[in-house]
Amino acid sequence: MKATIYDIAKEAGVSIATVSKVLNGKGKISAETSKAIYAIMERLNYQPSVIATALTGKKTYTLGLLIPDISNPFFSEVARAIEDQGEHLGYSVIMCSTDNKDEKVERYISLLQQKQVDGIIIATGIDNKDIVEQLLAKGIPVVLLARDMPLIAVNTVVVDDYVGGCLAASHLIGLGHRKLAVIGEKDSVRSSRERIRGFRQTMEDHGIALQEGFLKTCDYKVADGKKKALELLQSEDSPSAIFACNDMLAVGALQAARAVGKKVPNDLSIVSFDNTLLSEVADPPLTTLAQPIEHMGKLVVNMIVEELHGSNKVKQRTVLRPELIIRGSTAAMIRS
Amino acid sequence: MKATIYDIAKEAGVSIATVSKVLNGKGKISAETSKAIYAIMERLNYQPSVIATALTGKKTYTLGLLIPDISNPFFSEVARAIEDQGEHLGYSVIMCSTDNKDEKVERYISLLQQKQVDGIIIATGIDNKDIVEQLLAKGIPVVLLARDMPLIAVNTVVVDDYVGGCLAASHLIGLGHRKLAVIGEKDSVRSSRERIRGFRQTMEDHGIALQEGFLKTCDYKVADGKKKALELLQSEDSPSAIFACNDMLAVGALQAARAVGKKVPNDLSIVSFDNTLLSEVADPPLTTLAQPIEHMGKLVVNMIVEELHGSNKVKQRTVLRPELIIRGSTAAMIRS
DNA sequence: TTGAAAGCGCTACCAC
DNA sequence: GTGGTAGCGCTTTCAA
Repeated sequence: MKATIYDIAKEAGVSIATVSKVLNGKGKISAETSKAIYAIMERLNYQPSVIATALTGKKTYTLGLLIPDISNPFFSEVARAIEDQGEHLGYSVIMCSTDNKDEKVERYISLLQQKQVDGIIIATGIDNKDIVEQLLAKGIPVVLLARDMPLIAVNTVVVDDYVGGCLAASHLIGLGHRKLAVIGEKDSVRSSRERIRGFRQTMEDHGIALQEGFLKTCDYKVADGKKKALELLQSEDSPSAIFACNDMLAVGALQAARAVGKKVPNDLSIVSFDNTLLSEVADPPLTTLAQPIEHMGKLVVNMIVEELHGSNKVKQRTVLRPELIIRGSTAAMIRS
Repeated sequence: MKATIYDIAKEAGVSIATVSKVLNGKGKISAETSKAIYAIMERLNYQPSVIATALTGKKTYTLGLLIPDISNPFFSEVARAIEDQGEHLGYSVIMCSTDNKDEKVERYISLLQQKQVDGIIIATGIDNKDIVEQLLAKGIPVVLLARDMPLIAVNTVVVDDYVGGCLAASHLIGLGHRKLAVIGEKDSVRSSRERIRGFRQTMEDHGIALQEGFLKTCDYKVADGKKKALELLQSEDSPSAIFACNDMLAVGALQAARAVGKKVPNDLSIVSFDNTLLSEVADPPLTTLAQPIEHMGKLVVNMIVEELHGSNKVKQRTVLRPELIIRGSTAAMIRS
């Protein structure tokens, strides 16, 4: 069987209390005892049981990560960033793909509580704010990532979606485009809504109105984007540029353009959002608003860990600025 | 505080033993007591502590998943499949991205043991077989996924890489190609090696030799594939078809072709392996050997759970057949 | 059908 | 400096 603290104690001829102390660097222990105990632990290949430690009211060193779908590139990149920082600070992470279904969210949250995770990172859409509030009420550290609920006092890390939308519009307008269309996620997705709001506002600031019918919303997958882009491109009065609210939708738009024989970027410019692997891999590579994914991951686990340590009492909302990465999917409007 | 078994017992006027029994459906408990206790648990919103249960020598209902990198589409899709089946059977999964570094593998494995996970799914490259053998020796259920170590008695789920390579070659040869090149992962990656072996064998069966210099190996990323493909395409005697051992490499090859002005599939055919999101999203979409990812995920967690239950004593190695999905990256050789 | 009590491996408080 | 011991929340004999 695995060695326990008793085995170590017996072997060293001391009490388990002493072993526990050297293990945690607490109390006063003579250097010799300490050294001897370490040696024995090494020899017996002793590994303290996180389970037992946790039961004693301490931490499990485990975090829960709620995301819509780990197989979606944006979220798998986010997950990687979180995992890395978690590992760095000694935490492991349990992944929970919710498909944005409140029912799955609730199931997973209940599970995570039973497992006594030290904190929960929520990067999934949640319709029911009560879910988060209940967690908070129970004193379970929660951080929202890439989603926010301004009315709730909870730590949050988001990218400035509104500004992202503005930047997308500025870029396109700067290139001479006037007939701009938008493909976003359905209206319930706040981030998408904000991106669109920024986009539209900037258009208006330039005296351009977002045409009736040039705003399409749908689910977040490639196929959805393709379908909506097709609608846009097949109408007789079609846009010269499209702002797609994420990389998957943009790839869909790319496919649609190809399907109707339009060249990107010459016949059609596309601006995307996220800067996942997809935007590099697409042909042409996508001009996109980069979310600082790694930084977001770091921040979010730092926040949750600080909350665990009792520091950082005041709730904060960190807004990161997206950065426009210009690649090959946008070009100056050719005067006709 | 959270309700414990004591709270329930007190409230119901019974002992904790009784509560424990109804909780686990063990022993004989009168229907009434049982019903009453359920009611109270409901009312107090009682959730048994997995931690405490685990300490009593039971299971943690947690699995460890070792993969090279969760942000790699193939593995994020695998992870999703595993998560789903895990959830279905009541297990959560801790993700561990190892970057194929034995050092990280060891760190994670040690961590998983401290957390007393019920089993470990290994889908990452491991140079040191001892690591797996030690796990096995400790009686920790292990299943290998997409990697194998034939010499070790361990449950394994793999795709038939050799056959995949054969199918790729047959397809290309059937299209009239004779000058075939291969881009694979470095030789230490067994799956890639097997794919190449199958490919080469099939070529030879058709009386074609794999030309000197037409076999390139590298890391697994897009940039690596592009670089090697460029070398291939820029030599004066360049191949008419490339077999890339995974989707990322294939995308790299696609980029290289574009860079040198070759049209895929007319000037160059590309066959890929994996059938991840990338192969659908690429332009043209990739002809690829599909790994039955969902099925693999299901199988692998079923295997580990069966092992936990003590059934399934005999070790097995399940080999799944990859399926050729023909998309737009391959075309018949144009006679010149 | 139910309950008392002995652990599971570890921490923390209080003595010595 | 070191050790005794009471839990943490739950499972599991063994008795009643």
